[in-house]
Amino acid sequence: MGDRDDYLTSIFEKYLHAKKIFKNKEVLRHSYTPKELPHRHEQIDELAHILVPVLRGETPSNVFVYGKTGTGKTVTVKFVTEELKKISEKYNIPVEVIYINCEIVDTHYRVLARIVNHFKAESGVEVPLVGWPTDEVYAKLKEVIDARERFVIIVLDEIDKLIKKSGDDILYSLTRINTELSRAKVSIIGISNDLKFKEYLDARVLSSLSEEEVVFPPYDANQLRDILMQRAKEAFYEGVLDDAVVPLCAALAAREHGDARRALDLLRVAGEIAEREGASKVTERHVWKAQEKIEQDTMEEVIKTLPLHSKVLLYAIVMLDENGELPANTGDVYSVYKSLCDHLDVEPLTQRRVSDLINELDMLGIINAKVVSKGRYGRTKEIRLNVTPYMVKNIYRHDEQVRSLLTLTLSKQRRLF
DNA sequence: TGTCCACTGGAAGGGAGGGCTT
DNA sequence: AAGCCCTCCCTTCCAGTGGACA
Repeated sequence: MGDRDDYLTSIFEKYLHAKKIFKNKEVLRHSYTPKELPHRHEQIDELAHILVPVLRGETPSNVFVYGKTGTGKTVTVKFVTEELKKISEKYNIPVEVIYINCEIVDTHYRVLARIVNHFKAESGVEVPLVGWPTDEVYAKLKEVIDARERFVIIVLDEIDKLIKKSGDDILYSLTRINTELSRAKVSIIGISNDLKFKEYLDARVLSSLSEEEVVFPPYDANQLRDILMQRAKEAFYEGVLDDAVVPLCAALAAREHGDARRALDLLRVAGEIAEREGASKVTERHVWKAQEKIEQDTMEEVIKTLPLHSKVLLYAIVMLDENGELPANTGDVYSVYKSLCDHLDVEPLTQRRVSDLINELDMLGIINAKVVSKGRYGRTKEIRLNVTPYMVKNIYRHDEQVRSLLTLTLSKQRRLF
């Protein structure tokens, strides 16, 4: 018994006595709203300026907020609306803020239902997840909102997702709702990271939604550094962060279109790696490791969710790579692909289609495909693998659909043809 | 200089699946 | 339930092409 106990004690003690790195990891999560938002004063001011009519009892304009991912749109809007709620209480003006993430709540019906249910405590009305006719939910919504005098601010985050999926009629009804209400006033804040989606909108909806626009430019490396510094102070114990760590995270994230989310991820993962190693300090080396891990994780996720034929195609390239036959051209890859399909008992796609799939894999960064002319020997793509065969195989090992490919070798496949 | 390879990538259209209306 | 439209994935067809080679 003693041996086992010793063992258990030691594995836990190793962690118990390891120096603690994180004081409060929550601070580094995307969902965390800090008390201060560095380098967003301008946007905060603009939003405050747009919303201030509320305090004078006037309806504020609708706002359209856009900027790339990780530029602080959501966090800033949440921050400003929260401040507005606080201050309006002081002035005794009732304000309701309803935040809806349209990536999750992604249909006309669900958005309306969500708004109605926001008031269920006071109205006693609850709309079920499915079942009611949409126009009935809309009627209920008007009734519930209009129950008393107040301002209702509806924040539609990732609004482009909603429009792409369900069209813009919901915006049409929401932007016109004020004409049908007698007591309450509604304003909409739409948040999007895709500027192009405005093209899909009906002109009337667009003009009404973007009465005001607030733009969030990407952060540069210096700004990211400030953001990280502020969070790092709360997230880590004093002295655990090497001086170079924050600037490096900032620089790496700045390279990726100034994404603060990425910067925070880097810092958090670097900390986690250091913690697991039992290191007493987070160093530059941990950041590089974190960068690698994040990149690998996203790549694995991409490969995991590839459609079947792309997976088979990728495996054809992996096999060629292991046989030292890369770069290969489209024809070579296609014939291996066909034999793999045969093995899986799947109808192969045409070469034309596979050519497009090759381009898709290239765009995803899984492979490199370059069009080259080999003169007398035609024009084709030169295809190279951009990930390790080991990684692909590891993923496929847990994939029912393609697992059986792992047992194959190129020479055996070739003999079959 | 022209030929010709091994494709590329555009165009058109088929058909399955989903959502909406009737 | 039926009809319709739209989108996505795919096939078929084909004109076009950069450059090694005769």
